[in-house]
Amino acid sequence: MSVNLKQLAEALGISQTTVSRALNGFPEVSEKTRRKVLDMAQQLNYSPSPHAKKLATGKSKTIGHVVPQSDHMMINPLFSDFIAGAGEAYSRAGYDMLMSVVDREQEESTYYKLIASKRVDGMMVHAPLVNDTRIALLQKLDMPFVVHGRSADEDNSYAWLDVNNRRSFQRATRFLIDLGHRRIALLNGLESMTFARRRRAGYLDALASAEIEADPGIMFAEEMIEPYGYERTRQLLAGKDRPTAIICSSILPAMGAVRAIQQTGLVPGRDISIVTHDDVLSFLSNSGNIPLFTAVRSSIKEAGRRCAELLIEAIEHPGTGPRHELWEAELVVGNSTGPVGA
Amino acid sequence: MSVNLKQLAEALGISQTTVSRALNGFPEVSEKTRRKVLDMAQQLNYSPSPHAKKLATGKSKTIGHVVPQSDHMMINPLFSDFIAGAGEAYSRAGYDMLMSVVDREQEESTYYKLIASKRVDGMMVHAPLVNDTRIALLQKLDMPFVVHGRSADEDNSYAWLDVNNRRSFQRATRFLIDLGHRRIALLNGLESMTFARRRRAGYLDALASAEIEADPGIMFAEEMIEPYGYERTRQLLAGKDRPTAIICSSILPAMGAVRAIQQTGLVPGRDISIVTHDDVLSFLSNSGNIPLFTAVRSSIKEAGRRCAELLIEAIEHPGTGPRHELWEAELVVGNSTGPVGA
DNA sequence: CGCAAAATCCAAAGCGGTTTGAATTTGTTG
DNA sequence: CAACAAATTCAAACCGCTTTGGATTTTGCG
Repeated sequence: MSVNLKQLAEALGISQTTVSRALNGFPEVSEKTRRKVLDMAQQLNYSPSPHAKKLATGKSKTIGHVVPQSDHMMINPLFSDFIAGAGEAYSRAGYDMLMSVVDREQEESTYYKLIASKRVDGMMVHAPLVNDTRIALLQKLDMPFVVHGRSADEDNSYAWLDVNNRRSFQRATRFLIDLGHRRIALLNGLESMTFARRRRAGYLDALASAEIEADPGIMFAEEMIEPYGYERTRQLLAGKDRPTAIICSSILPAMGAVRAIQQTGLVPGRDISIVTHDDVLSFLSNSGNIPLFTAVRSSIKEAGRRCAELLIEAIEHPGTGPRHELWEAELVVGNSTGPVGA
Repeated sequence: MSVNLKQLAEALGISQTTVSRALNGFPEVSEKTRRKVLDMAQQLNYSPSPHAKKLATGKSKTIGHVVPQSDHMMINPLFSDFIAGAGEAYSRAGYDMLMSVVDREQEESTYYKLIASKRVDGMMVHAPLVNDTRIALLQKLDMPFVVHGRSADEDNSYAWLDVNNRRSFQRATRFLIDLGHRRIALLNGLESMTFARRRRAGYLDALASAEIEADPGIMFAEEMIEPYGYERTRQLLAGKDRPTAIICSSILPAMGAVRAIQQTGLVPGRDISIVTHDDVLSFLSNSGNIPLFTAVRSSIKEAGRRCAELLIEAIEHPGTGPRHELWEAELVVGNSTGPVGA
């Protein structure tokens, strides 16, 4: 059904060396020979054994993703979209994606093993923490990697792609302030994640520049799931001095917030405004002519694709220093916001 | 930092053969020798090269998942939970997960290539179609695989794990009928998927046994995303002879339905009942003492874990015919249902 | 035509394991 | 204690590809 290199060489009456070189585009083989080799390879349905190739070259043409099990489920919905984007880029470039689901405690040792055993040529790092040990490890092991997000602001010693979370939350908050809101609640993600810290900073920036004092009583930082939005919003609505607007870190809690608001008989966008960050999750789609939510929007799938491209670039052309991309989120106005007290 | 087999053997003054056998638990090596080998291996931090091993054995200790890009986004949110479950089982058993994201058209050729190149020892098949060519291909190539779902009812020639979708929708519908509902809409998933067909059959079973005539005008089959639930519910509410209950194929359209209902000023569970299938998606969590939705519930993450176990079993102990598991979904009563006209 | 340089091509040695078939040790018996 | 079987161990071949260093052919040019 299928032949190996040796058989191909024999069929051609040529050495394996030359055949191998012809197939891999080396210059020291004549065009005539190359044509013959290519034709015969096609005819005999030759395809090289990846295992043998990996063993011989030490390259694996594989990218590793390690995703932590259990806590931080919050990654999941984002995760599938990111994977879809990255996976497509990998396929296009002829790379495989190796995914490892492990407990948090085994996370680092998994990185180590994947690299030591040469199973991967590069790693994708998700959701960096404030002081992320994975990054240090990867740098020490000299393994190409790209971080989706950033760890510390100042550190440009590695490749990353991030959304300008500070700016986008600053703009979102500013937008609400411009509509007259002055009491704005924050439903942030877990602040061990760097992006969540930046979002809070952006929120505080906007408040400060409008000379509004931040109230820790209406600022939360939890996992970005639907019930979080629901519970906290109920709580906010029940309290005295209720906020007139809420800014959410993800569309999931935003949906929870809407649920709570509607349950109270209020109307989102009229009685209370909501702005959310929107990762453009393919299964929740906040689009249409007038989208449900006013949002700062940046596609996580696109981010996945671009991260993959950057990583492959880094693998295949090392030496060109680490690349960085800071994306600006787009502010789209939907039905969930309106002037205060309208 | 790390040694290979040859160096290990030299350090021990023993042949590679014996070392290899000692490490792999062959019986023809004395316990004394084995101990020495194991100790030295530990000491020298030996770990075998997976590439070399794969080349020599032809086994890859890798499971392939191919996920189609673009259409059927509906797979995504389920997908991440399934992966989490399966991935954990793989890790535990020492298997790698290889994920390939490709266009629908390249799906089959991807299966073929993964198998021909021996990159995988087994494949996981998602979302079987009514007449699924992947199954035929895998059988022809004699590759172990497990299907999450089933294709045709009668066909037990391959391993699968499925939820008894027919029964669960029959029960869900019956539950509504028992509450007095007689006009029940169906928001099904795409009926090219076999599970969706079975759900419809269950729905029709229940209607028939209550002598209610099915109305195609209130039965839909689309991708299970939030906006689908919203749009169709709006449409249903706007029409004449509006249904008193809706049964949904996923919690996403169910959320859309709630949104539409609340927007009309109605109250879910009082004015209109909703039952949904609940895959127990980790980021949407329909739990709590009294869950939001009345649902037939079956964890997709657990399914992923179990599918992985079945697959590994099939790989490591071939010959024992294909296994099948048919899971019964659990009916949990939440706040989204009530007697008709209450 | 002669000869160095350039262009091709090749045999063989890895890469790091597993496994076959034979050799060596050890153990058991008569 | 010799003789033979069982238990261990080993040298070498093999998995399928890349790559080094050298051999062979072609080409260019005086």
